[in-house]
Amino acid sequence: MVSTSRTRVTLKDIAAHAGVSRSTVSLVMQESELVAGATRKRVQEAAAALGYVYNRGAATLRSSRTATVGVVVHDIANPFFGALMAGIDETLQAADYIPFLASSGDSLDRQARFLARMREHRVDALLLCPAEETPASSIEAIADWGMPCIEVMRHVGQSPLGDYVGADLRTGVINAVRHLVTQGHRRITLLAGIADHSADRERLAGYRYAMHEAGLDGLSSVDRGPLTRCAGRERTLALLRGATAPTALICHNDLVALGALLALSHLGLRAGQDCAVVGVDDIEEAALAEPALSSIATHPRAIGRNAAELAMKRIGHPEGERQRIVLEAPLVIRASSRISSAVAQEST
Amino acid sequence: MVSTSRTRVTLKDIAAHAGVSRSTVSLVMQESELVAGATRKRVQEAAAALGYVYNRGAATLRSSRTATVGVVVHDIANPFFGALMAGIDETLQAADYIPFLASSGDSLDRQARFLARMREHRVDALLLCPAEETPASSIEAIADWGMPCIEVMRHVGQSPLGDYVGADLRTGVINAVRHLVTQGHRRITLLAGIADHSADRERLAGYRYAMHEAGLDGLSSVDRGPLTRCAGRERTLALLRGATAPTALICHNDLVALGALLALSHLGLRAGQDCAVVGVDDIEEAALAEPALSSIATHPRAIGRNAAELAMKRIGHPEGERQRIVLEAPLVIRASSRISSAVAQEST
DNA sequence: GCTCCGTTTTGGATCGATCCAAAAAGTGTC
DNA sequence: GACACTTTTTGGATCGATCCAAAACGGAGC
Repeated sequence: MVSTSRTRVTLKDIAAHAGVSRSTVSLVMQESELVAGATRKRVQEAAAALGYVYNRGAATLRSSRTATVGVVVHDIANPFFGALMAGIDETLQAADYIPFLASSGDSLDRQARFLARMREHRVDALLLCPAEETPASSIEAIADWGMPCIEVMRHVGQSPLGDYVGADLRTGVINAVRHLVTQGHRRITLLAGIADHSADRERLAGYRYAMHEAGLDGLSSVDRGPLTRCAGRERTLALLRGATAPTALICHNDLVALGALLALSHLGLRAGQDCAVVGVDDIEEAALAEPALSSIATHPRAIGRNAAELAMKRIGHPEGERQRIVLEAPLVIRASSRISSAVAQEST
Repeated sequence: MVSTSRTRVTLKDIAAHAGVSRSTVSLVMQESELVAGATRKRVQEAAAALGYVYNRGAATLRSSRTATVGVVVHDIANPFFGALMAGIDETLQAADYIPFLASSGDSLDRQARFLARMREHRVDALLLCPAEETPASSIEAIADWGMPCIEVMRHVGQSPLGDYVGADLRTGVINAVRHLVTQGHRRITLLAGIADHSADRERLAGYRYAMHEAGLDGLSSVDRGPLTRCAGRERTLALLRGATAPTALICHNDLVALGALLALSHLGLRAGQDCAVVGVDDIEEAALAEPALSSIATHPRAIGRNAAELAMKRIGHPEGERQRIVLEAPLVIRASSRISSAVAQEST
């Protein structure tokens, strides 16, 4: 039963109704162990009877915990970040936290505005996929504010300054190169992005390491360009028409790789047979592409979960040691990188 | 220059520094026209000098405006909702509002918990894609709380109770049927979802209307099942192996339609030539599928923008007349539904 | 110099919770 | 029944802004 009174119900009203003090009601609302069972029950019933709504704003003013976090991604329309966000949301819901969300569109200005707003709202932590070109000073400033910040997927600077959760793309790419070399490939091109950020550098480092390991330094070739599906198609067409066409492609992400598959089919070539293609992310679409796309699985949902869990931990222990969680990014081999695609078994 | 003092800067500190009263500083923070230009400038400089951070929690306590809204979607990992959210975010950023986000996973319980939290946080408005089976009473309850609520894409009950923004799927499906009939199809099957919600009913209504119009009532056939890509593939295989196989499919969304394309290619059939396929949503992938997929374009980003704009308007005029914004959902015809796919021009 | 009137500025009360030190109630012992 | 000790409960101060009615200011007109 809910009160129909127009004036708002406060702790004071509940206190009067239950015959206790405001302080006691407050303790009940905070689920404190201090208050006796019978009293707790009486207060809860009074709250329900009056249709009480907890006022988090008022609580925040005094206690400075908000049970909210801020999440910044580059583009929530990108399925990768959708999945990441789903993982974050999942963990936060379990912990009774609520996320503010902003898409930065990789714009420093929008990112800065959102961060300022988060500070005004006094979020308990930030989960940040830093926009390109974010200076280290921004991350330091956030730390100065006393606000825990978890960098996700990308980090600024050569190595993460504070907490970080990402995928081991370096090892992933190394495995991809080794796999391709085993299949007899030597001309392996990396289709990278234009921007120079940590996630990009990691792929590159893995690529160079593995090519060197295989004695293929001389054949290393990195193609830089935009990272959309269309761009993937165009870039692949250009590469294959070149004088020294590659026989295998490692693409920055699955969208680019799917574009590459389109290019191959356009040229009447068969992916896997005529030119191997490996993507990154292992989005849902990869397994269902024709032919099925090999991909380095980054498990965005798991990364989101881990990042949110780390945030919860950091809120509890602000001064604890910083953590760097790097999740495995296993290579999922499918038809697009197998010479004998007749053997259609999937390896993980 | 930023103060290094450990204690937080408040309006009182700024007032002292600028030689005015708290009230005046408050007015400056609210960008009020009342305060004289020179004073405003002095206050702003003082605020900057002291490194002031506006405390929205405190402001909310008194004024009950929060500059936040709550957004509920079913599954943020679904690219459709990602795009929707991107549209919402875009509009909100322009208006200096910030969204809380939750994925309900179509669970009434999770939805209810999130809504309760939003009430505690006193968001200024809600953008809600109601979970399946949401009772009308929930929407009414939100209205009772005095919280503006915009239903997005789906609405509870036979027609929207309050503000609503969606796509005109009924007309979209009618156009699809007419298009298919023009191409000579008669056995046109609708691949629908299992749940009975407004967006589903609209598709069905359009389908029945158009089939009747074409004198094909007797051939109407609605297949109900899950809405994933895999399910789309399996359902299509089952249909085509049936005694009276359809020659055209209208799929609940593009994921199902892409599954249908996989099924056709698996059977060695050519989409467009042997069996026409039309999807709904026109996601990015549709245009790049092989063959390119015809689709009813729902423009999620535009819907998101409109919904957020309506929310902003409703916050300003809570008692204004309720609006129902239904955006056009034009049929985009591509190769997957054209008999003569040689003529590869795209119509919008 | 004084009144009138529009523009600026102000102090005190207020929003609704939490914090804290101290009071009250309850338990067990001798 | 007094004592020490633990478990519960309490009132007042407090967080940092906004609201509002009233005061101060400043220029025009007489």
